[in-house]
Amino acid sequence: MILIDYKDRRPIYEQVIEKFQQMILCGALEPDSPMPSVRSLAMELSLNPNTIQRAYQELERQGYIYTLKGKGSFVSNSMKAADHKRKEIQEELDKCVSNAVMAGITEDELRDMVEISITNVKIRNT
Amino acid sequence: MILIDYKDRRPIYEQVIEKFQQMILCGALEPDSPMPSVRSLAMELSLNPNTIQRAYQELERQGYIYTLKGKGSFVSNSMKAADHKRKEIQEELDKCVSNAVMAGITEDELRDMVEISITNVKIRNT
Amino acid sequence: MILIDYKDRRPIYEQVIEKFQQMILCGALEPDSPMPSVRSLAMELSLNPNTIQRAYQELERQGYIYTLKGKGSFVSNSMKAADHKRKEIQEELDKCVSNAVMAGITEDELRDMVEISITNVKIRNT
Amino acid sequence: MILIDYKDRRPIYEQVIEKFQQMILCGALEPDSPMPSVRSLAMELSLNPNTIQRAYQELERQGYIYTLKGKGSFVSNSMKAADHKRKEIQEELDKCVSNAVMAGITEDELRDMVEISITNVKIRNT
DNA sequence: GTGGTCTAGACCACC
DNA sequence: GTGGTCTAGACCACG
Repeated sequence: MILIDYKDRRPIYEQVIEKFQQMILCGALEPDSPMPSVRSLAMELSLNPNTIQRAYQELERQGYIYTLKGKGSFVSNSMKAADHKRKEIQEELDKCVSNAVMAGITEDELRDMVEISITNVKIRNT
Repeated sequence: MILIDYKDRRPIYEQVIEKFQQMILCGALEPDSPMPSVRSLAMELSLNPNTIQRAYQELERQGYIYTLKGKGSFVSNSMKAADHKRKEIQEELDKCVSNAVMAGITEDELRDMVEISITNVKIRNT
Repeated sequence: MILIDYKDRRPIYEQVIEKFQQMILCGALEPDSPMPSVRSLAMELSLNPNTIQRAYQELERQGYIYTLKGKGSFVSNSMKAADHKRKEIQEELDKCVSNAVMAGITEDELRDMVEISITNVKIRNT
Repeated sequence: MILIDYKDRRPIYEQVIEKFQQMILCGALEPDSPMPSVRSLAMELSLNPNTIQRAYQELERQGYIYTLKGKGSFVSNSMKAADHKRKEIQEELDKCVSNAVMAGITEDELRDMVEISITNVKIRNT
């Protein structure tokens, strides 16, 4: 279900967050369906429960899930999640573009590079 | 000349690296012109010389500068620097695009977002 | 396990790098087995942790080890390590041969000298 | 006559030494012919006289040149020079071979690599 | 516990 | 003066 890449330089809890963001946004996890419990998921992934806990906290803060005390965490159906991701990606793009411009790359070159990226990703997903 | 953002989560030496990459790539620093000495820059930025040293070492490894023992460091004129940055930015873009696709954003939406970023950057630089 | 030669003109961290390269390449350290922690090795060799840290960083960059944040460093099993060393030695050899030729040593004399070296090393390892 | 490679990581005085060793060993400089004066050579190469002085001292210690007080330095004709270089190269080779063996490279592989080096050098000198 | 970063201050080789 | 290395000791994020 979730694969942790230990060689990834990012902290593990961020990877967990990202995986759930993707699953929620693409509809693999339906709104109001229960998230796996912190302890069971920790067991399944051989991770420290603290790590999962931290990921869930952040997911809640970002609006992807909501928590009912004593019942567990559930997938949120609000638009908040999609909005959050969109903003996040726009910010990433802004940084990229900003870096590119400061490196002397022209707008058109940049657009070409974006097309290359799109192609790269398509190929990788084949 | 260079401003350190202590709130930035990235290490200081990376910020120093990035600033010099930009200055070198955009032509603000001419090829073969001397870089500030490790000690003087450390003093100017109120940083430890080791931190500057580390940044310079990485800049040399990436081909942005070269070092003459006992004389100082100098801006490299090789194409290596531009190549390096271009690859770096392409990788960043790949990640962005990949994230966007996995978040269910379509290609055309993505292209729109890129245009927004380009506009944002233009405005910010006005 | 590792002996530092303080009379060696090379920096200590390079000596540490070389020792581990040898141990990894000759199979004394198995893939995915844990490297000693930065602190413990520093203690054992009476060195500053920073020095070990630097050596490990370089070993990771060269593909000999990989690092899991908060868990430690581990021996890499990739071919990258062997490739890296092979290239390094070929470069060394090129320099030797180049020097020899420029010193007026003929090809056949050189081959004899190589045989002498091989014998020397064999004897020393007896 | 002599070209200094400022991007070479070795100290400049070593480069000067090496160049003179080559010129003396290959006969470009005849025995008992005068070496350029420290000051004139320093001027010619835009180097600090200290650097040249240091190189000459070392060349004398190694038997490549001899110095007559008040007269200057002269190329030595003794076999000492050739012997010195031969020993130097043999030591370099020993190190190479030792490294190779410790990296798990077999004798025959090593011989192949030597042949590659010889070919490389031949090509480079074409 | 781990590795990663940083500071303060020292010594060295080189020019 | 320069860069390169090293020590001592601190703080941080991560698991």
